[in-house]
Amino acid sequence: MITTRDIAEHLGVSVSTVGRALADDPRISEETKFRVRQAATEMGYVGNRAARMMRGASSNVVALVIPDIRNSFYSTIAHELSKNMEAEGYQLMLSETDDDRMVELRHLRELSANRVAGVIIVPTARPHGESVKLLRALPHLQLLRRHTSLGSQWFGVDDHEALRQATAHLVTQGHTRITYMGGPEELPTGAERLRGFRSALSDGGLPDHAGRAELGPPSSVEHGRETVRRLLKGPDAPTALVLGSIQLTLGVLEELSEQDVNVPADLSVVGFGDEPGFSWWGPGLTTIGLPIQEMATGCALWLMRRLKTKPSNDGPYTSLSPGSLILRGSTAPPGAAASASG
Amino acid sequence: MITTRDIAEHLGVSVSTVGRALADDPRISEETKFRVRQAATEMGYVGNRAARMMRGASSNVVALVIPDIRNSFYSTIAHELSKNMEAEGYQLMLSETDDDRMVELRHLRELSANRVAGVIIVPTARPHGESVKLLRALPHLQLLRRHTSLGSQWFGVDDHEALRQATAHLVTQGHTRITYMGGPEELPTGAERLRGFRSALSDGGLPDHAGRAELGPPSSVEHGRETVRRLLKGPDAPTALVLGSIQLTLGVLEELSEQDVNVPADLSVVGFGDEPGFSWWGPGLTTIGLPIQEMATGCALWLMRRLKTKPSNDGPYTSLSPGSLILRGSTAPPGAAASASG
DNA sequence: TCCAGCAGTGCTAACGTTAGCATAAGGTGG
DNA sequence: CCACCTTATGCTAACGTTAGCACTGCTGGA
Repeated sequence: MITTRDIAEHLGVSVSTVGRALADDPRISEETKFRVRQAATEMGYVGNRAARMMRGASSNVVALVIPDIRNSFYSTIAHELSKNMEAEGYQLMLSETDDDRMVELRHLRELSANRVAGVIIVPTARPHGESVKLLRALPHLQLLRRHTSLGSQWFGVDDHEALRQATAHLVTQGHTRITYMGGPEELPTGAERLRGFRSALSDGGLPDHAGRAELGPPSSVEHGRETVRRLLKGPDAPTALVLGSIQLTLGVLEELSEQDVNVPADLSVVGFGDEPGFSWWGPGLTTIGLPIQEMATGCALWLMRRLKTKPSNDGPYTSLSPGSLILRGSTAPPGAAASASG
Repeated sequence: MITTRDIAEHLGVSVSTVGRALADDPRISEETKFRVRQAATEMGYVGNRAARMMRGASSNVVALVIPDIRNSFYSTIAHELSKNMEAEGYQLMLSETDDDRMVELRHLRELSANRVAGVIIVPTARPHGESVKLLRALPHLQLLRRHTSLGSQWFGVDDHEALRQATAHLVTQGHTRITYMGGPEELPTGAERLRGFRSALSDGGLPDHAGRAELGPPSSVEHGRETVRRLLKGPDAPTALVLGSIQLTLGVLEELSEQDVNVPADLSVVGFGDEPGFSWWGPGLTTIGLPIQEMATGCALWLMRRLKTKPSNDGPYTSLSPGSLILRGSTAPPGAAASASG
């Protein structure tokens, strides 16, 4: 690897001169700068950021710590971050936790050792104590899920309101046997969504047993399939389904398609997220749309500013984006005549 | 930030001792090791990889350079790589090029400056000369697209055979007006897929004008919609469509759903890739399935081995994975009676 | 004539870690 | 009692870059 020293020896100048010429220092003559730059290009010099960092410069790497990049929420976020950061000269490091706190810890250890400039994290349900320590030592912000003990900045969507709205829509249509399928209460998002579901039920004056909650692994398509299969076979099958995760929605849609369930006549469905296939599924899937892209952009901008300016610790910041119900054809009053047509 | 020196001073030993204790050097007594490790944990010491790299250690970062992480091919690849590399202690850097060679160049410059251990790249159509130079100086391999002037290892799928097979299926059913929609010929994958399409036509004894090719931006959903809209309106609309990219397929499916085109009676469609919604689209989408996951795993393993062992430059290696046609309901002989049913 | 000031460049130390060599203490055999 | 080995640790240099300070000529004013 070519170093500034190689260039210096080649030109018969000192390393300082080379360093300054490359940094466009005004004290260096234009002629020298020209010769240095030319030599650098010819010799294929590429600066060594590790050495720079030793001299106190910060790295230009920001890490994104998420459960699984295949989830379109997260790939959208990664894309949005990457795009915004590239413009500022930052690179994106990707760490997948698979919702395993030990994997999350291992990643945070590596990221800390690599002295990343900042971290954007969707924390696991209950992060390891060391993870919390490591995060506290870094500029970071939380995304979607909020682990309160971190006490740091958070960007997320209004999960409570989104599920309340979706459930209220079904209650208004007269459903009295509604099942919510979502992630575990341990996850901040899971807890919020469940609360939103429950509060819509009580707002609608429905008794407790009107709503059932099926909680489980939120990122398992297969779990969605199995659960809905079980629900349909059960004695008091629901007339409406509200979903609390993309993967569960995908599983449910696959299963309902295969079993040729009559939606919305026999079952109303409100999905989560808005994937490409949702619009052409059966009668069109009514679903909870979330402004993931806007949220990711906001969070990228926030972090970029935070990294460029000094600490500026003006207390924890919270940005809550509202969701919106996208109405299509998969919901109708219970027992309505089959309305599906060519 | 705590350094080995801080620990050394705290314990009244030398930095060498601390360094060796943390590296589990057999020359250090167990008692000292214990004290050092305890102090390190208490003081929250995190090793500085930048400093290590200065001493010749290689980084533990591998970069993935792709057009767009939102494309499920690439997010699958990223996931597979991340998973395999995490097990070996490597971290994944994500660089999106948006198929822009200048963005690609900027990323490669940054990656080189950061001294990444290796690069896995899906090159743009015509990489910049400097990009080629930078790549040559790094352990790297190409994925999906093969830029031959790099002369390096390549992992990909048999695009030619995949399209040949898909097109042959339509030819066998008697179609004589088939349109292929895909990426530009500049892209290695685009050229291969087009060749596959053409060779199926000539194998089937069809005249040149039987097949039409609509080439354009492969990652634009909107372009897919527009193109199919135009084709359907045209004077000699095709009776069958073969697609050469996921995004185009998504656009086409959306448009055909909205326009209520009768598939396969009025139009047969063979998609590209196998997204969740493809199975429940209309009569079920017949599509070209590609073993992306297996390919990504193979390429992760190859790079891991390459990084752990010495150069081992036993010539360029090529791994070609076959695709397979997934038959569903979206293809039928032209003009067949509508067979779609509840 | 001499010194101040300036432009342009060189020297050196420092960042945190590691590896080679040196050192110190304690034990063993001759 | 000394040479020698072993065990445990210390000292120092080096990695590539940058910043502070020092230096060398040269110009211009006193």
